Amino acid sequence: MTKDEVVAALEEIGTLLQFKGENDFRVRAYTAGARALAGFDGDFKARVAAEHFDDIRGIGEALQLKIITLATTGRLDYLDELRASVPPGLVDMLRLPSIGPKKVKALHDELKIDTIAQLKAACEAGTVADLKGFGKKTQDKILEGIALLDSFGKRVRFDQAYPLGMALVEQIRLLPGVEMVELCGSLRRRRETAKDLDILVASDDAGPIMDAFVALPEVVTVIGHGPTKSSIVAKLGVGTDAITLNADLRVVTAAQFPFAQMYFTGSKEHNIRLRQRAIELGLSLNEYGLGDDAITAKCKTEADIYLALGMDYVPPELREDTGEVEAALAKKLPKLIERGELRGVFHNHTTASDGTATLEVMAQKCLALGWEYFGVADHSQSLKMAGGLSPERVREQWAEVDALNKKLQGFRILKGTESDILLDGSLDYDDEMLAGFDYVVASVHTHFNLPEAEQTARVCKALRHPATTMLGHATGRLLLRRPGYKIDLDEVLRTAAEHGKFIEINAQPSRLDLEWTYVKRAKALGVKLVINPDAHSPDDLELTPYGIAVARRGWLTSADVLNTRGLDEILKVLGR
DNA sequence: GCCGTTTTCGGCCCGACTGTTTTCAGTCG
Repeated sequence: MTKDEVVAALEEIGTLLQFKGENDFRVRAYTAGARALAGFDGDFKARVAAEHFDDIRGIGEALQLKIITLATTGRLDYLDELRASVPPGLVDMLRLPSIGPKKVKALHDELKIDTIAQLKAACEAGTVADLKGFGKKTQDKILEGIALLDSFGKRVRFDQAYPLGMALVEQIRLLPGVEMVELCGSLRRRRETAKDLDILVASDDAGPIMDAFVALPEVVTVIGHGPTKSSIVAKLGVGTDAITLNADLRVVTAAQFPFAQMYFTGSKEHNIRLRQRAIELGLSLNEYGLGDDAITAKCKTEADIYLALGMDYVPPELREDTGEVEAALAKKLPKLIERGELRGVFHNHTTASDGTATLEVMAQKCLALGWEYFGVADHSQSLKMAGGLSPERVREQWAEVDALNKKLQGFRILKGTESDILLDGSLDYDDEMLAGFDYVVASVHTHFNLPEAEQTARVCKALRHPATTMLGHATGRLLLRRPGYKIDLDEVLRTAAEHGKFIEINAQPSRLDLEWTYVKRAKALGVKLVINPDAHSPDDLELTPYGIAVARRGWLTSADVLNTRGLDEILKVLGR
């Protein structure tokens, strides 16, 4: 099993144990262990071979053994037995809002309900309302939840969730009595996808704000409406998609705001570590303050709170409990790359292949963005569907580039290609033509279903080719739509390190591939990354902030990213 | 099941809200 599959298996054990009436702390140990393993940025295969995981916080002897068994044999008796003893429909029911493991267990034990379909029938018959601990309202809520199952409770891409969140925030900002408002939660941490929206307001009069919030035009359903916290389901058209998300609003005082901001930004795991740190210092931390009133009053910003805990400020993107707490205590957090530090991009398309704009229009857009170079990397000859360039058309494009470069003073178009990695791992032009490019982005576009070992060998072979500069979209995943192809990324990253090749962070919000956990791993191995928009239009050139967010989540500084370099240095690196 | 500058047992982050209760359990984040 891959690391991700082992993580999923541990999570599943945690979920299944809840139905067994198992001790909550034991359940949490599995969830926490899964999370710890997910955040582990070392060489998983080497650890499996060495049978050593229990140095990772949250993983002890028992989980270590289960991880090794899962990784080496692909299965685990303990998990199989759990699966056999819990009807699969029970796990499905957890997706319903306000339904948790205890209620599911009660439904199963008392009414023999094993599936959502049976639950729906029982609610309609009215038998659920008679159950101890349930009632008419709970029964109605379950029915409503079942009706909304298809559109609600699913994760949404960042670029789709953010506009919905900001639409709500901008309306709240205009309400009387609102001193501050911020979108917190996973969106503030810049996770690739979001499950809900967390909006925080500072005000002395929460009531009217609550009332206005649950009446906003985007509201589909009101889930909760309390004095300082309300929950809704909100819906907004974003592009051609209708985006539906749960949104929570919390109102605190201005003095509480930084504490609440920290709390609602999360992650939950990061918060737990901060609270434990506070306890070590003899203090207690919650969303309203730290220790006594005097200490609380001194903290005007999140940075002040971290300082009071003896830590450096931790940027939201790093708050995942993957080592940032230790680094902040040791004052060893990296200075993360910022938006605006990019000085050009390498992976872009024009009308020559499947782009919508000409070379000149794309270059002018880069110039307008303040960049020093534009790398054109149209598709290569074998990708006929996307208008891949024959050798003759490559030479025509080179002539066009030369002409434009004479015209565009102080700016440079770089001659690149997005060469397909062919089935046997070779590149898509002969060596003579490859040598004529300023750089080569090598990418997989075909044969996604190869076995992992073959896919890995194929990509590593392409990386070893002397003409290859960088690897494009490393796994080919499409967020929430298509998993990446099976590949041993550790091996790919090691090969890149060994041969001095760059790995792309694809800034398309539907890709964001290389995933941030592997970005961190790449950095640890000494691999440099490149943030590319994979632009097919001038507007796409403005997608780079999504890639910057991934880079920041992967702990990258500007020195870790190739395209923070100016043109002169780039030409040196490329040997031109 | 994990963990340890009160360490091998006895804790484990903590508060808001809802619905079903009559003082609180379950869910959620």
